[in-house]
Amino acid sequence: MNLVFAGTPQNAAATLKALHISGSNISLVITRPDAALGRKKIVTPSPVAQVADDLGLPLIKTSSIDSQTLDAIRASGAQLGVVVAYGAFLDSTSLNALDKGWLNVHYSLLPHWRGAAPVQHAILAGDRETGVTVFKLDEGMDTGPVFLQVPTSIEPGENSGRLLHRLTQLGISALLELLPQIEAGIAQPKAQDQSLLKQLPLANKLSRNDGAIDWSETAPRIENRVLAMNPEPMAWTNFENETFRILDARSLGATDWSALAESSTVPGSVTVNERVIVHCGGGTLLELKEVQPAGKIPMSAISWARGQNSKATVQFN
RNA sequence: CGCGGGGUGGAGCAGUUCGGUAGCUCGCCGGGCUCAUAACCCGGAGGUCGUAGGUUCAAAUCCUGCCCCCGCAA
Repeated sequence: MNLVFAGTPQNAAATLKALHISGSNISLVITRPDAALGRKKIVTPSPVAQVADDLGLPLIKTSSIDSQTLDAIRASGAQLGVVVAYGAFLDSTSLNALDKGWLNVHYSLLPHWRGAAPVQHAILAGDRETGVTVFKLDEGMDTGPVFLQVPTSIEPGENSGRLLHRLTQLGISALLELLPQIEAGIAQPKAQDQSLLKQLPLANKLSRNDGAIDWSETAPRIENRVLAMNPEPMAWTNFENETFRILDARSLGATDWSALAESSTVPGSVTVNERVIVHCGGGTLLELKEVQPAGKIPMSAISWARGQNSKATVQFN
C-alpha cells in the first residue's frame, strides 16, 4: 500500500521516518513551506522537509492543498494519506482524492481536546490521563470516526515537550498496528460522540499571552501552566520590567510551612534558602527549578538566586 | 541595517559612570569541630576579565572593528 504523508514539525518528521524505516512505501510527502525563523530570520525547511530530503522522498512544500498538489496526490498511486500536524485543513476534494481516505494522528483521547494544541491543554487543565487517537479525517476539526486510541497517564512534572515525545512514539506504534488492518480492509472506525463534540472545549493554539503567570493563582495551577507552556510558548512573569521565563517549577505540599517562616506572603514574592520559593495565591508555595532571565540562557533557579543575593527583596509581578 | 540585554576562575553575579593588576554567593580540594551532616570554623587551588587593535606611565574599566549568546518584535 502506498501512502501520502502530510506533516510539518519535529514529531511529524519522527513519524515519517519511522514509517519509512518500517517499510511503508511513501510515494509523496507534503509539508508547509520553508519559514523564516529566529532573530536573523533564517529561512529553514520544516523538519518533515528535511527528513523527506534525507530519505529521498518526493516532496511538495505548500501551505494548502492547491490544484497542483491535488494532481500530484492523485498521480502518486497512493491509496491512503497520513496526516500528522500538517498545519492546514483538507477540503472534501482532497479528502476524496485517495481511495482509502486520510488518517490523522491526534495527541489526545478524542473527543477531548480537539484542535491545534491538545498536549498543552491537557497539562494546563491538570488532566491525569491523555493519549493518542488515530482517526479518519472528515471535514470537521478532529471530528472524524476513530480507528484506534492508546491512553497514557501524564507523569508528575511532565511538560508538553516530554509528553509530546512519548505520544509521538505511541502514535507511531498505533499507526504501524493499524496500517495493515486498513490495507486488509478490516479496520472499523467508530463515530465520535456527537454531544461530547459539542460540549467539550477546544484546544486552541496557545499564544505568548497564555504563558503569563498570575501569582494570585494557586501553586498547583501555576505548575500546570509552567509545564504546559514548555517548550512553547513558555511561561513567564515580569521581573524588574523584563520578561522572566520559568521553565520548570513544582508546587509544594501545603504542609511545607517552613518556607513561609519569617517572610511575607505577598503573591509573587520570592524566598531563597536551600530552594527558590515563590508565594502564590491562597498561601500556596511554588518551588522554581529552572528559569531564564531576559538576555540570559536557561539556568537552574538556585544559580539565578545566587546572582540576586545582593538584593533585599525579589518580587515578581 | 527592527528594538534591547549580555559575554569577568566550574555556576550565577558585582565591579565599567569618576582608568591604578579582581570581589560576592556557591561549587571544588585539604584540614578542623561533631555521634553525624547538605550545618559551622580554618586553609587552598583555579581567571589571557569573548576577540583584534588603539589611547595611556597604567585598561575588566576609555575608543574602534569583529565573533558568540539571549529577551522582545516579526
